[in-house]
Amino acid sequence: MEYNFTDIEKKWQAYWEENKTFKTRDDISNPKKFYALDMFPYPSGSGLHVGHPEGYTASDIVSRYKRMNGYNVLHPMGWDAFGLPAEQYAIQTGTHPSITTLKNCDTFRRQIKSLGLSYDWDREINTTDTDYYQWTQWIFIRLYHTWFDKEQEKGRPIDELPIPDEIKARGSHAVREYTDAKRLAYYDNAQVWWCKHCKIVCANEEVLNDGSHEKCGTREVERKNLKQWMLRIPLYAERLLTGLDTLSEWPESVKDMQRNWIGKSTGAEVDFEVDGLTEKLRVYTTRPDTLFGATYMVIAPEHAMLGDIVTGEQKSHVDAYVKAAAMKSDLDRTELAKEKTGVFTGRYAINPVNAKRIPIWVADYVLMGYGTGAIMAVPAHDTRDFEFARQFNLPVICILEPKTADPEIKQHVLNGTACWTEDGAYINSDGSEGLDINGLNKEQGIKTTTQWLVGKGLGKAAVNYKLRDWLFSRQRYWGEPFPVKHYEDGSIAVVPDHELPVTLPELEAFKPGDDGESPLANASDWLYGTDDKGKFRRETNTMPQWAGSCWYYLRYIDPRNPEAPFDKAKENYWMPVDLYIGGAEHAVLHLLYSRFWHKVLYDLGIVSTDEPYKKLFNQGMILAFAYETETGSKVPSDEVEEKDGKFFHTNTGAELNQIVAKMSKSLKNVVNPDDVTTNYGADSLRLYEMFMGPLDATKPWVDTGVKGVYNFLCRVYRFFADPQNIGSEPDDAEMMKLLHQSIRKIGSDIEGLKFNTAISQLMIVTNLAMKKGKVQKETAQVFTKLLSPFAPHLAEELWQLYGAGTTIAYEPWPEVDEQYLQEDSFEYPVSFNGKMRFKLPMPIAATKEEVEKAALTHEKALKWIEGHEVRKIIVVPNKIVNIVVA
RNA sequence: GCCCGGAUGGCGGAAUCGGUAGACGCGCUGGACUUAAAAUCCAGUUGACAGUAAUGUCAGUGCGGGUUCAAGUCCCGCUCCGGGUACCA
Repeated sequence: MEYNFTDIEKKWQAYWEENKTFKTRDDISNPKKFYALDMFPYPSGSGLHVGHPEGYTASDIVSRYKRMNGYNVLHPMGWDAFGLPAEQYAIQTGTHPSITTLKNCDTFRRQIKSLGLSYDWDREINTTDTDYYQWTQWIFIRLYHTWFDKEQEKGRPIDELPIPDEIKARGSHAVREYTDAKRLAYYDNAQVWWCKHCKIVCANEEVLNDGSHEKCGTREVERKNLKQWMLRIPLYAERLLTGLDTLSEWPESVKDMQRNWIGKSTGAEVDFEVDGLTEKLRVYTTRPDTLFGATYMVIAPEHAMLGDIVTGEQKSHVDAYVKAAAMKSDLDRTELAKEKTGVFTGRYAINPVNAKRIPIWVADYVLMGYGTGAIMAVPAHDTRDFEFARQFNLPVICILEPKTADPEIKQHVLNGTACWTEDGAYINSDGSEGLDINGLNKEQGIKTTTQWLVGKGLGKAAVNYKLRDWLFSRQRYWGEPFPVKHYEDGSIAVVPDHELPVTLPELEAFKPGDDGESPLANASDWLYGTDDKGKFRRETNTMPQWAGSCWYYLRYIDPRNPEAPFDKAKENYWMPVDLYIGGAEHAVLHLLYSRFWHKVLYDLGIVSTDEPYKKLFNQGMILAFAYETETGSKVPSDEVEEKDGKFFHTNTGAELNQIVAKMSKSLKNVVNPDDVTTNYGADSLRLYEMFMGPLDATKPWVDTGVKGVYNFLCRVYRFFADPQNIGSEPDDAEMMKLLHQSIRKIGSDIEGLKFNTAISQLMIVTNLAMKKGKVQKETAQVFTKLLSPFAPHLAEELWQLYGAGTTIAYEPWPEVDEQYLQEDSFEYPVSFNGKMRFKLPMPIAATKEEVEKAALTHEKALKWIEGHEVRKIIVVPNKIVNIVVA
């Protein structure tokens, strides 16, 4: 009766494949549908790591559970296969990325199939397939042909864009310029991050805080100006923000991160007169209430008005400063954050609330890309301005008496020697121009001042977002080509739908050009052509890896459709995704980009839901134990030995500390799922990954833990596969009660993605069954069903032993029979002053008074009552008794 | 700095609403089986103290306060760890 997992797992994987057990039918007549989606992987050369099966197993368990509950389940898998590593490999070895990709996908597919996941493999997709990416291009064309109507708060076809008469009057060129400026996708010069090492433009988010490139790790990243495709995602900022409020089944943390990323702020734009100029200087501030405390102004080095503002005697200083700032990357600017820099421009602005002259400075702590690129500085109530004022000895005027109990802090703030950004009551806040907010609090002050500014025509309420235009092109070969032609007259056109796909040409040289152009520039046959508009050159940029993953969940719905990205009726049936599981590293970018595309498609009537993912869940990272010396240097795991629970270096004998760290080759603590499958089986791997702890927790891999669940499966097999243990005698009340409790608990645990406790419940059932020595067949069958989402191979095997001729995958989930759960008595824990002292069995229907009396007269109660006064007795029916004694 | 999340036995972790802290698993200890070992099965396992023992007492969920009949759970103030973000006015 040995548990031969190798044979069992092979047998059932072959069965599922041959019988297409998990093929999904588009059975639109079944209103119960469930779309369970995993974040599809990038098939890297190193194969699957143990982090992948974690999320996949979780969604698989839910999928299997839903099938058994009568749901039509869509559970697909595919490959996010465009990307840098395959191209790097091609540059090094000459192997075409498509070959590498194919090979890696084969490895991933083999590994994933060996885990017994219930995917419908007929729906497998690959972002690098022409059949797939032609629809990525198709969506890009839709973005290009869409503008955002701010009044209706939605994207609309570009041919519905109203053109103002004065633009029309200026001719077709002006109309074209006007239109292009409204498109969601546009082509323009952009300052971009350029990695000299990879010869690639990187997105902002690919450049890490320390100035290194996320992909290659080098610090050879610099600024460069290049023609780029950009997407106007900020137009959807408000929709993306308010949409989050509707996503009640998303983790709050992810929503918070997206909110921070979008970075909405409300405030006011205020126009300042500039001494000696007619043009006004407009600033954005969230604190118009602090105008009385504005002691200077700052404009960004790139500000358009700087040339007019700077005066003769300051020109050389300012020019030098601007030049130096231009040389600096954003990174250098932030690296020097501690030391603020800036130069006086020589000119003054007039504060609109009190007509005071205040100096205008130029400093790079003000960014051109946000707000108006100019600020009014209120050092008393803004920490950055305070630092700057200290640096350059500018006046600090406190205009808000802090609401604090600390007299020392208060005095510092009033003296201008400390900064206060919280609430308080205004002082010194009345001026020659008629505004007086003295005594008000912050909220009232902001409101009153804004109203005053609006009334005087000096300003208006304004909203800003941190979210910037999305740089949407890469100078790379292995990505989706843009469906774009550049004509000799400099005009641009997207290709008509019937010319799709624009296929990626075969290439032999993959090296990017030094000047930043993509290797596609070498594909001369592909590059040039002529159509009815004349000679053209194709766009050589390709799309970033985000593109394919922005909409893949839609293609799974109808993956082989040659006519459209998907069939509308099918989309209407399957969307939204009911459960989306993946890593927290995609909390912002992938999910925000994908939501953005989805909203555009929704506005255009292409999809039926405003949001794509109903429930989102981030599985936690799986870490591993690692070892370090006293001084903190890491020791590879194969140089560590354990003695009596302590760890020692095999070479030096020094005692080491066990820590938890990311798996890495250098630490030699990488766990390969293939090894686990070979040694313990896929069911053990699945079970262990789910048993380790809560799905969303970061947790370390413990080898002996795998053995633990493996032992459990051995016990299950030894007991439940042995006909001697399976009888026809009815089981006793204890067994039946536990069984039905377990049906309830495991069901609700699966719904709540709490697989660790569900598995422990399966263990409890097994333990009791073994203790009883024998169970009736019906009980064994129920147990097998409960086990089947978690360890499907073993469950199928048992199911067959019990005489079924078919798969367990669509057997109905067992129902809870309340009759077995009913209790006639409850064992009260009796506490004295909150400490449990003894147990008191009472009938379930006993009244409070009866319980109270029984508790007080219990022989064990005497000991606690004697010599004390009983002050109070709390009886919570069928829960607890607490007796308070003095 | 700011925004999130976390801290429970030797270890991974349980504990819907505030109501018996430590489920389940690992490890360890003892026992059965065995010539022996492995495997398996059974029992014990938060710590301290007392007792031959069943058992009992006290302490106990990162630290310090508080609310409550009752706090791992709620409130206030910290410490440490993890994630995100960083001159966004």
